[in-house]
Amino acid sequence: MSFSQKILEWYYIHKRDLPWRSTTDPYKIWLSEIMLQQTRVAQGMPYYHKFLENFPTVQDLASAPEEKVLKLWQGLGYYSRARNLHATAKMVVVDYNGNFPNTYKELKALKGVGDYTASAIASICFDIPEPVVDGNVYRVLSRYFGVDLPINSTQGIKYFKDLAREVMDVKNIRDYNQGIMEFGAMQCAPKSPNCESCPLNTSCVALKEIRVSQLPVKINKTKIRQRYFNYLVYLDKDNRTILEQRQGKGIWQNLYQFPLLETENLVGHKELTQILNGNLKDSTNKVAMYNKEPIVHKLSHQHLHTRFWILEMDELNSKAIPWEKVHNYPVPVLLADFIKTFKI
DNA sequence: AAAGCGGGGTC
DNA sequence: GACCCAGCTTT
Repeated sequence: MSFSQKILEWYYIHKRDLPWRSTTDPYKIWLSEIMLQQTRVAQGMPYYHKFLENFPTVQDLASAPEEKVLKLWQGLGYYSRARNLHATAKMVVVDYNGNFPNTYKELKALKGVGDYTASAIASICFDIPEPVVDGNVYRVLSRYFGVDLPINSTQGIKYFKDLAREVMDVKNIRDYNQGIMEFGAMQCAPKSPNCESCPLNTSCVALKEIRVSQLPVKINKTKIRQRYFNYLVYLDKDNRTILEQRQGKGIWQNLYQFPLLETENLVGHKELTQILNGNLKDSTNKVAMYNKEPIVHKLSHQHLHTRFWILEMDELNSKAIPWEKVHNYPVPVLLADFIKTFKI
């Protein structure tokens, strides 16, 4: 039996019943695929339901304010996905009259849709024989065929895409593509896969050569930047505070936060007030350190050593917002956790 | 080709 | 701690 037939047989027995598996609606498939980029099914699932409730159609999503999209996305990470999701919804409504394009090329031209996602939508929605290559597929193919080309090198990416195309089942691309991904997630797991019960264990090169734990090969060395954040939580006598929207290129683009003072190192009360002194308003009554032990918020390539400072004010300008409204704004998890625990 | 981009689960 | 997750975009 061929590789693809074994995958399909395994899939029909072991497939999970996931909500996006019972539809070929491009809107729902696209939504699920964007959400699941670099994200586990369990983490993305509640967001998928939440988005469909709030935005039943692509028109609903397109006509929503970006702030609402970001708020619903809050906690899922990689927020460019939410911004691109919104932009693509508008493009589909305006340029495609509300109907998603049905070719790989047009799909890939949509914002936030790369090679993987275009292939996934094309195959699942339109039965186009285009192989998907995600993290699961890299793992399955590299092990089964014993390929040690780095999966994140230019050569490796092309090699595995070509290999995936050779071994795919063009007659049943929908199930095959989802099957090989599911197989990678459930059976050919990253750590201690269950090779004993694997239907491919008689022909798997990595198993035969005892290289399962060494494949796939990945070259990466993301060095982590240490940053020191001081969030200035202003509070006036009416319990109003200041929130700003993050601008520019870095993390958390377009999300909201308290005014941020970033320093080169951890600073104490004295240094902070010295730095602030030039800008400190006369109406500042008290500056209090909220957390003595800095909170270390860990991102993929940054560790954010964070202190919150409470600045009691006589008055704030007219842009101040009541504390009860703070929870309406999209904020990073770091701030959401603080807001949750902080009692006025 | 390499870096930047979140947050959470698992071992 | 290290690694990974239905990757994409920018530099």
